[in-house]
Amino acid sequence: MEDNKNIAKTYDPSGFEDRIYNEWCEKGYFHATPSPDKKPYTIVIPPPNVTGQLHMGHALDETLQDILIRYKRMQGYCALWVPGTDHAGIATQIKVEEELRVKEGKTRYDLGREKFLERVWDWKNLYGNRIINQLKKIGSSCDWDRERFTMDEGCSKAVREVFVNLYNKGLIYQGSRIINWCPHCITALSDAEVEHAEQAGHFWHIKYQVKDSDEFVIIATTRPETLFGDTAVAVNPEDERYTHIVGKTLLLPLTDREIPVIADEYVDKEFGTGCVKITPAHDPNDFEVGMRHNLEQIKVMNDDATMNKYAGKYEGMDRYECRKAMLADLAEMGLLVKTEDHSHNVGQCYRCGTTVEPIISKQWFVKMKPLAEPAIKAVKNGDTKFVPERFSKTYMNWMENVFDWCISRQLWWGHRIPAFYCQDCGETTVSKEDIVTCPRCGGKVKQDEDVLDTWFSSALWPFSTLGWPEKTEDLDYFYPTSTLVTGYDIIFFWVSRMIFSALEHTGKAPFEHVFIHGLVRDSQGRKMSKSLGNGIDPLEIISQYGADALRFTLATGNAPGNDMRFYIERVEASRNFANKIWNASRFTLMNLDITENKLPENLSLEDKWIVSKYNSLVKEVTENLDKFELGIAVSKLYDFIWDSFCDWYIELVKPRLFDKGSESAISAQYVLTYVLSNTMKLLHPFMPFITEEIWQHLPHEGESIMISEFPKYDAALNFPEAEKEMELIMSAISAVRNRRAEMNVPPSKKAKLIIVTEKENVFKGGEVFFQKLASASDVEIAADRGTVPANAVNIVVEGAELFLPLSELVDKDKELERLNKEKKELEGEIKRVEGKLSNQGFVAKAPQKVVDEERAKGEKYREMLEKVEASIKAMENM
RNA sequence: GGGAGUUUAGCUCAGCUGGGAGAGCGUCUGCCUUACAAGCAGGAUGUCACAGGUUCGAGCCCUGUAACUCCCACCA
Repeated sequence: MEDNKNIAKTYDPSGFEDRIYNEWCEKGYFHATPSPDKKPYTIVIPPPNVTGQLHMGHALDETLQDILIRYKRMQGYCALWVPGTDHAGIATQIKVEEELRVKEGKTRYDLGREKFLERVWDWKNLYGNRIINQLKKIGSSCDWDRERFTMDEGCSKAVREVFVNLYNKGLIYQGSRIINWCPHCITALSDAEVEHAEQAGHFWHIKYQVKDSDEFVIIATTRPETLFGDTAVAVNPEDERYTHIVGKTLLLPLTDREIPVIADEYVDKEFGTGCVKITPAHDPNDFEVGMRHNLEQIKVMNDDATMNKYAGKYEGMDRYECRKAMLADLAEMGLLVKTEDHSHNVGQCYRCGTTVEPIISKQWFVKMKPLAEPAIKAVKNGDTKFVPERFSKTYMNWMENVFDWCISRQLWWGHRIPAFYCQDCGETTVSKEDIVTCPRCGGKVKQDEDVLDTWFSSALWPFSTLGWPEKTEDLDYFYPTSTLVTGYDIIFFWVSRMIFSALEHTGKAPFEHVFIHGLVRDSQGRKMSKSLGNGIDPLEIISQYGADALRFTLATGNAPGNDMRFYIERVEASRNFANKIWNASRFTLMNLDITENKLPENLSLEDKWIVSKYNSLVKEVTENLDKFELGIAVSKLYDFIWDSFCDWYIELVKPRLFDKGSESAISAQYVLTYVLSNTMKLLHPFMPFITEEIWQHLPHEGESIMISEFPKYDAALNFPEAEKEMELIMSAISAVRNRRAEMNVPPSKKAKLIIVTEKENVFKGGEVFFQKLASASDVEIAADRGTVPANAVNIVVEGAELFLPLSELVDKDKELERLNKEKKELEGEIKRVEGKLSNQGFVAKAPQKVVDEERAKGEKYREMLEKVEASIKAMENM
């Protein structure tokens, strides 16, 4: 280490953050080795997608995790933070396809599956590494030796194991059902991957003629183009308007098909015309109705949402083009009777925003009911606890109403579905290992072309990363994990699926706590997004202000689960705080002759005060970290460091320190060192770099602050009397400063200060502070007012009366005005206290402590009032 | 149609199990005081959304109202 006393004048994080991070890495502090005499504390990272780079939301997520991990590590836990990235099926594939299109004008089909996947792996290597480096910049203390990827060998093995197990239990099945289809991504989507948005649309009323009759029924639809897939019109069986036509046949317009009128409870008599066209292949409800009535399912669109042959002359048109054209035709034929405005919810692909098409399709599904049940129980009985608690409601709500999960995707990037179809006998074989021949007939097999939903593999993350399905030492020691830190936006996607997967495959809930945070928004409260261009790059902030400032900003002023606004002024404030710490440390180091870090034998009043305050801080920080109240913990640290330590303690001990070589100077150095270095430990989880840098310069034991012991509350360091006394002195000093400011006494002007008090000991102890901090050149402690000059300015504080003989500055009328104002205020206070105390209910029912406090206050105010009244009298007699 | 959240100083937000309203930024005044002007000292600013209720006592608990936000939901 360089010369201890010579650290830079201004905080410059770029000078040491990278160096320190590399040292930690090289020393292997991030690596966790299972140890029987330590308790494990495990976090698995929510793996960022390898689609691009980290945004502010990641920065928040990683910061919170790192705070917890560092805290637990310092507390002596075997703390493991498993890092990794997610292959992010659709998202990544879209990116690579986009790049391919822009750079080479090709599609994935031009390359073919194999070549295309090579490109995606190149992409993954490039961006995966970039993300890892960004994580490091933030200071994340992940165990890099255990870095994982959702498509690496181990995870792939886990995926296969799970798929086969679930299939064998009948919990994975293949079926033709209505799924959400994205015509742009050309793949099925799960319900969770569809976002609903209110859209202005229309309600078209179309006439269907009753066969062999002049009668018509009018159906109302928002999707006229699905008409070609209609296989019935349904009415409510109770609807008397239509009873007579149930069972009759209708002529389906624009086609030569005939469809029946059926009666089904599903139809709401009050809504629309009470007649519903039934299109089993394009609507989930109609699908159900179709099943009940044994209706044909006619799919009228291709995978890209163009119309197929069933649309007759409209074949080949896009669905919306077709809609326009057919409506025009219907209008011409007089079959379009009404067009109403109608706004309704439309599903959109969460990746590309394209309106999804509900469509019947053969896909793989996970049967959810049997899996959801234990997952509900695990949260109900507290095996997994959400923080804040309210999010368990969100979770329950979803879990209790969950539908089967569509897990197949018509993509290339992902885990290939391990199902093999025999070309000869048609047998489907699901297998952990790849097979080439049919186990039944020996014929040639072909693997399913589709891949699994990304979330299928992320659902296994807490245990697949620890070695499952192998029975590894890691799995045994670190699993179940301790805390999952993530945003509320992926509770359904991810958290819930990890919970039921873990319970099913490991028999244990995957984590004890789910610590939920909110979204990082821009300064106007909008979501940060590419399209708005309002995103702020965390790396940009780090290079400008340092990782510590960014982390501090993200950890401060935010309650769990709430969104936060991010703006640069907050980062500046954090940087200023870092600078404050830097300079307080610089000051301490400049005045240091000692080489040991311990408390001195004899503590002065202010020493006891700061040590006692520090001790309470330890308690508060620890308690709040244990409650996941990171924002509160860090603000306590801020207040202590800035207000107590810098603004008061350092100022108070300056006279001692400047008395070079004295015993008092040395003991002050010990206290400064002790309090500062331990405070750095408390702050280390939040601001790892600056705290390490400072701790290294201060006298210390051990190699690094990050593996030092987190401070513990120590009852022996509690000095309540000293705190009380210091508070009297501090408020007296503030009062003097205040009076001087009001009277416009130049700061350079020293004055005499006479303190009249019965508590001579207290104020005598603070005499030197009064001299220095209250700009007094001479302080006299007196037992009575005998020595006070007639026209001195008087200040009444608790326990004393202070006089400033600044006769030349005194304006008698003004002074009287001020004194009368004070008198009035005190009378008000006394009235309030007496009101309370004369209330029988209060005295009888309030806790004794509260009542005593009120009594004490009353006494204090009465005492002060007496003094103020005396001063008024004295002033008037002048 | 369900569910959740928010409403506190000009702005952004804290306020733990009910016991005299807080921070940062901004603003005003005075200071380049030998750690820090990214600073120091001092000041101003609040019917804690509204209305009831419980309580000796409510920003906090209960009921209702309003505004905003978000999530979930198969009304064609």
